[in-house]
Amino acid sequence: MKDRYDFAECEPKWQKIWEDTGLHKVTDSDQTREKYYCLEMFPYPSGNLHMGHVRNYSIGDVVARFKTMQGFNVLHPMGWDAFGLPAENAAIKHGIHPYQWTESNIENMRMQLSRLGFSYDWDGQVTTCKPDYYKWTQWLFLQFYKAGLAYKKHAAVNWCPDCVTVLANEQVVNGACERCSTEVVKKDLAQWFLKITDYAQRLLDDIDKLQGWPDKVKIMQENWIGRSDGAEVNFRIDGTEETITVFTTRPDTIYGVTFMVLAPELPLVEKLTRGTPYEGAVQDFIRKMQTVSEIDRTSADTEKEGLFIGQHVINPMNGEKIPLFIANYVLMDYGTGCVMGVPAHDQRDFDFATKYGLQIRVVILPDGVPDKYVQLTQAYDAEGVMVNSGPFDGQNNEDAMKNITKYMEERGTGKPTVNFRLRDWLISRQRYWGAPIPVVYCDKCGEVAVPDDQLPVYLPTDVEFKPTGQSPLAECESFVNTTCPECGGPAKRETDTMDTFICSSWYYIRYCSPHDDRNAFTKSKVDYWMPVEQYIGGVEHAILHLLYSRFFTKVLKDQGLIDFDEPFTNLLTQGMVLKDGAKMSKSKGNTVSPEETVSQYGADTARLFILFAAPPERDLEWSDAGVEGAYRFLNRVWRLVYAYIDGLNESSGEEEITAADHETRRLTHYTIKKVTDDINLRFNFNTAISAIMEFVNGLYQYRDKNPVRNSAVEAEAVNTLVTLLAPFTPHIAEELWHQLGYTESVHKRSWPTYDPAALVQDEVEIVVQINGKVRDRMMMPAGFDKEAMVQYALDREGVQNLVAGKQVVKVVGVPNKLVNIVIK
RNA sequence: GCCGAAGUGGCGGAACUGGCAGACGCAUACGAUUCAAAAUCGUACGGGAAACCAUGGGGGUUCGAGUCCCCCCUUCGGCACCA
Repeated sequence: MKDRYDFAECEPKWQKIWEDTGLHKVTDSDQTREKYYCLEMFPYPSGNLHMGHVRNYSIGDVVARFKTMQGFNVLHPMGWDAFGLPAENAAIKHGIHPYQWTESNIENMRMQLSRLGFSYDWDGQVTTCKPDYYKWTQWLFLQFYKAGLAYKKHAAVNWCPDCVTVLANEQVVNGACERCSTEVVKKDLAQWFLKITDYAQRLLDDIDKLQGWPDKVKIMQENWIGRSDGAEVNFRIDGTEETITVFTTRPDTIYGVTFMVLAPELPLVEKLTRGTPYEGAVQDFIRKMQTVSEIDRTSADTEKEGLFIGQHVINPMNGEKIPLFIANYVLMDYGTGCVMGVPAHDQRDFDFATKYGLQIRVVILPDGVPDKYVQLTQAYDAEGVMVNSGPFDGQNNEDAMKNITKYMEERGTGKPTVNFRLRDWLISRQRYWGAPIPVVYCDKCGEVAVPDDQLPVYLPTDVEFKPTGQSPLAECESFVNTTCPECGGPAKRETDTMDTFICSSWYYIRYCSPHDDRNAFTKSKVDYWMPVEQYIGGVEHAILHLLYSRFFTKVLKDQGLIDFDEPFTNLLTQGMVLKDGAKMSKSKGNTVSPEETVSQYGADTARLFILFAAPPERDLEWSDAGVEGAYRFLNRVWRLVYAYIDGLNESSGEEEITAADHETRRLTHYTIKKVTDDINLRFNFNTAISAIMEFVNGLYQYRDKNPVRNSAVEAEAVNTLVTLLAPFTPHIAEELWHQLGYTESVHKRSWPTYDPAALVQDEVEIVVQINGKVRDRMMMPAGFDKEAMVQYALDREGVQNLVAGKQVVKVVGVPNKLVNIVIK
């Protein structure tokens, strides 16, 4: 025997054999077979795999291999999220075309993935930057367009000066670009949006359907969508017939309104002040606001600042004249951009009113506190009884909220409204390396969708890469100038490309029929494979990718293209891989290269360590010593199996079943149960692996202490061990399986089932406690009668001594577990 | 500020329904093997001389609490002037 597992020889050997024999080929010819779609988030082809990928894909591979062995028809695909900025930046910096850069990165990463032995069917690989994919991305865009869910509008949008492009709301983190952390500025541009807000309510409601998602992610989505219930109220502008509508969640406080505030950027502000003495000051204020960064502007700590603009509005409830302000703390894009100021019951309004000496009028009092004694030092935002509120005085404010809204609705001055924090999804990007938006502009016909038979709108290859803030496409004459599909006249193409999150919002559907060149997907295949049973990826996509994908799915359902409305039944968000307590990153210099680890210890060792070191949802601390440990364990398995093979004809006796044989069989079946449950029920790969380790330790003891062993028991144990290891460490398991004399792949085996009868123990240890402290132990037949067990414990000599002279107050017996004697 | 998760040996972690806290692994020490080393195998390994004390801290429920309840602290993640 070889005394060491030669991974350098075995791993490539088996990878080749699996590839040649098509072990991981997906077939969907027999759709009566129960399917299991196991999906991991596809990577951006940066050029190198990092440990986060290894973790993500190792987890997925265990699930895929396990489900396959359990008899499911498993779809386990892989592909590339291949559009995006780094490729274009490389083009600018090194003069290499994004396509080439991306292609060679894909090639390298695919090789790295292959070396890890993941069970992908590479024939189904999907690459989003290829025309056979982005053609359908464009086609899907047009489905949105035709349904009125894609539109172009002029808006103040988030602009990242470093990436020289606009960003979606979801891509702005604390006022900075999600990619490069550069501070985001506002820019006025005409941009394409998808109407995700039309789906806000359904995206919110259907969170309830996501039983298999972590609560954390569901809560994050819920907060992001941010539904709030309230009312719209119309205030007439004094001296005109025009009204200003505000959104409020507290219509019960309307009698407490003493001022009104508009967001400075509202066009209405300019209109109201034009030609008035206030115009200059207002313009100055607006300009000043524009110089303040988004972060400072929206921070809760920023001091409130505002300006009276010379106009008043009329409170529709009591006809009062209310001064109109603009202020930094009112946001342009939430609600209507207007806020009714109720300083007594809103802290922000309170701060503002205090600073500018505005009236503070209490309209809600905590029960039993008379009006005249109230001296507010801060806003009162809790419940109470209405005062100073005309006909609503004396009502509980909760009731008044409904009654006032109803009253306004009857008089046409307001109505109940729901408002969402979610904004429409800005999908235009002023960059080259993305899917072109398939729209042309014709002088005669206006905005025209590119017809299906003219798709794809190819990305031209002969473009100049300069970070100008305009898409390189805009300077590519041959691309821009085209003919109008409607009238045949000269027309110009849209030069913005799509946000790459569009590409990744439907790739999981493309995987079901990756070669379909007539449709975005083959309906029958999607019907079979979707939805995804298990999705695995990092929690950083909790909002962006996962929300967008849910949105896409719902739109496709509404268009009658698919029959399900949630794409991912179960979601596992894996933790980060840390080194020295921090996330691995080049800038911190604490990275560990998967390539080096694989060269040094092999793929099986790398996978085993990463699965063993922590449960999947938690962060994982990298440890080189831990990797050594995993390597040692695999060699320990290797030697154990070889010792068995070498001794096959020597010391195995057939005749008797000894206690040790019996115990070994019990351990074998216990391990099957434990590993199966840990994978299936809880994804606790770490405890599954430790159970296998205990199994190995037990088998070593069995050998060491029993020169004569039952051959059937030993054979079952060894075969089981190798089979249980197969999903975790596929190469060594395959090698050992063949060394054991089998010719078919271990990965084609059925997952073992345990014999419940084998788990039954004849004798169990009973702990005897006195006042909850362990004082004695005794062996008893399993299932022994409770009363008899308690009596037996009380009769024990050691127990008698401890109890002597004390009063036994109570005795608790738990069959097969313990006896607790309470004494005084 | 609001929402969420987590705090267990020197370290990573285990304890599934309230029932022997620290499984499994790492590190460390000692021993065996060896001319020697590596590798391997074995033993020990929370603190304390002991009674006992120990799961972030303090209360509580219970015969019994890492696990359930209340209060507090710390760390990490998300949101953050959202009207």
